[in-house]
Amino acid sequence: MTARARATVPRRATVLDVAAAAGVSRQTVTRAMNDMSGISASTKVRVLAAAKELKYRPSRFGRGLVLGHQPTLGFVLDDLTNPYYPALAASVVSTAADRGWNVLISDIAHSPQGVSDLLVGLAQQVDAVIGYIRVPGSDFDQVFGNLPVVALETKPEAGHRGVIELDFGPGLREAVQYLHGSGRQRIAMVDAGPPEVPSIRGEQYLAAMAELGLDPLMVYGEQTVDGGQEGGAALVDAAPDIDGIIAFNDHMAFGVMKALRHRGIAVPAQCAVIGIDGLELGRISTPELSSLALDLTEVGRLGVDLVTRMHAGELPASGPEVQRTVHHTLLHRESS
Amino acid sequence: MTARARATVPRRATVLDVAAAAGVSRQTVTRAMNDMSGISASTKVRVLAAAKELKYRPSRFGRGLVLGHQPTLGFVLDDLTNPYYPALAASVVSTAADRGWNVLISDIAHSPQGVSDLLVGLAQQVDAVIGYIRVPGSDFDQVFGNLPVVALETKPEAGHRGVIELDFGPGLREAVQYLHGSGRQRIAMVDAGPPEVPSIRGEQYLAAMAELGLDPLMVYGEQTVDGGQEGGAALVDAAPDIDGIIAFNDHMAFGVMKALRHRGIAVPAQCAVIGIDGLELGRISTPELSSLALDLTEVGRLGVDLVTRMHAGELPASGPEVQRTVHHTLLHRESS
DNA sequence: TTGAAAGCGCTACCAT
DNA sequence: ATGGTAGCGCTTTCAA
Repeated sequence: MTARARATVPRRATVLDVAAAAGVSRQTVTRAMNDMSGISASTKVRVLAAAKELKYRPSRFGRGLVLGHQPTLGFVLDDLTNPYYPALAASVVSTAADRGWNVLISDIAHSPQGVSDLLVGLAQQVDAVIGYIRVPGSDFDQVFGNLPVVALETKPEAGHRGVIELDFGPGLREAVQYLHGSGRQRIAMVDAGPPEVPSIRGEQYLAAMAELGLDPLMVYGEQTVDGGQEGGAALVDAAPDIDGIIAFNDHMAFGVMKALRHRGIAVPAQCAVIGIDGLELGRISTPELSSLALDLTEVGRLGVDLVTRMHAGELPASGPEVQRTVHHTLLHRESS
Repeated sequence: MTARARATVPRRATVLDVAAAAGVSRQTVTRAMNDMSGISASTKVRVLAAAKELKYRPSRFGRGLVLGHQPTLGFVLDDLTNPYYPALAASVVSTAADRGWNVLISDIAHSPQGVSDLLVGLAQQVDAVIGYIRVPGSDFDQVFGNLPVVALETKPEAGHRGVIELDFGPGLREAVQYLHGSGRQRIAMVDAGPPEVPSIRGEQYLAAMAELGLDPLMVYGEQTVDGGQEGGAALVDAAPDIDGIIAFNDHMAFGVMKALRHRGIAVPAQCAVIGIDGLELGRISTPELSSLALDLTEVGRLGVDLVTRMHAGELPASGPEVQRTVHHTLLHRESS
């Protein structure tokens, strides 16, 4: 647990307090609060008034204990502010709602405590967890107890339970092949992440280029529009004959297009640009952004289905039965 | 309650089951599960094994009942897919986390059940509610019981409890005055919402124009990029001398800029464009979008502060003490 | 190191 | 129409 102050809930009124105040028994209070039959209109009014007076709010724990509960799914994401995640969240939420589940979203970037504390706290509030969980498999028991967990990840890690592997290989290959097939000769990538080593997307780009016997060209940038813009500019400087650029994600691709525009290079006539993620957002720019799209609706549905059935005991807590792989598909819009 | 199937939780193992399986008492199970002292390593291992075997997951209700709980805030928004909401959610989540609260996000657009059912369900899961609540004040007791509620709304409604009023007046006035002051003569707006009647933003635009003695010009569009594009095109058709356009929101403003580009009208040289919302996203386009910005960080902080203190009893459940007003400020980027 | 009993706040059941 | 009792699953005394 974190040392962070948990809000101290002031001594709350309980059924008994209301009952005493209204001069009735606890059951009568229950009846009034829950619109049940077997209570006269007049006492109901009296009870409700007492409840309001005391600011009585039924404890959802006492209630959940006896009523059984609507299960809650924890969804862990990196940053709500990156449109990729809300797009996925929308699918997770709607699929979960269809199955009678609630969703509690945990935003790592905007949570003050450490990731580990965050997850431990989350695990205590929910019945299952799905999302971008980057915790060593060996720590799973410690953090999640016996909860069903589905991790969305680019590289399957040992010890994880449910897994949806986001395989960038086929998509990157398709993108490179498409660019090359449509006559592009100098195909580069703006990668993100620590500059020392290519990201997984970067690796796949490199592999695809090697397959075609093409010379790779890669620069690194911050994972922002500005980062993409700088990367794009660097690329043009390094190779003035550049005619195809793949960006780490859609945001960076927007930056790349900006850089090209500033240099007077026409997209896609002189240079094609392809993003990764396939967000709706890509339609905002002129030209509209082509992108390696993940079917986020499908990913959300798949993940919720998996974790939900793990919870129900229909699927094991781990193993090949709860591992899936998804990949990208090239979304042709205007920039390529 | 909705008729929607709630997930049936299969008879779950309890402490007693684990205790029986491991041949120990319930307290020993508790000790093992919670890493407490007073238990030998060997029995701990045995208990943990039994727990895993039975897929035992402690009930968060039983646990919450005795332990006291981390309070949870319900945040109601229209559509996660509209970047405005995640931007606000980020602030709500981080402020709430600072105060030791969890946040449960309810996305109206992606929830299959009706709004009313959604809110009733939410109210049973949380300790306070904040967000875009469009429920008649008279229904509040019915829906929310005695929960603290803070509604974000453009027009204060009678019977609401806490309120943060989003006042578009000052912002729209500032925008119109700025455009006029910088020599624009023909200032129009692309509004959204039902075409029969101006939206609140539309009304404020009209009022600001009237103040300056300017002729208003308003068209309606869907609340999307395409809607904005159609609106922009319609505006150019209606008034070829148009030199200033305000859009209902940033998304529509992007559409407007697209339309202008297609018509060969330079932004901002020939025609200025101003959006509403002030999203980071506005930096994606070329030129970057000027916008009437709401300080979403501030709104989130304010709202959480209010509702949190209402919960603690430091602030009344309703009345002027829990009403605030915020307004927009003109964010000058490149399109104006 | 382990276990028995009590009680958190609520509603279901059965009595009155 | 109303009230008494039991019990949901858990942890916290307290006793052995």
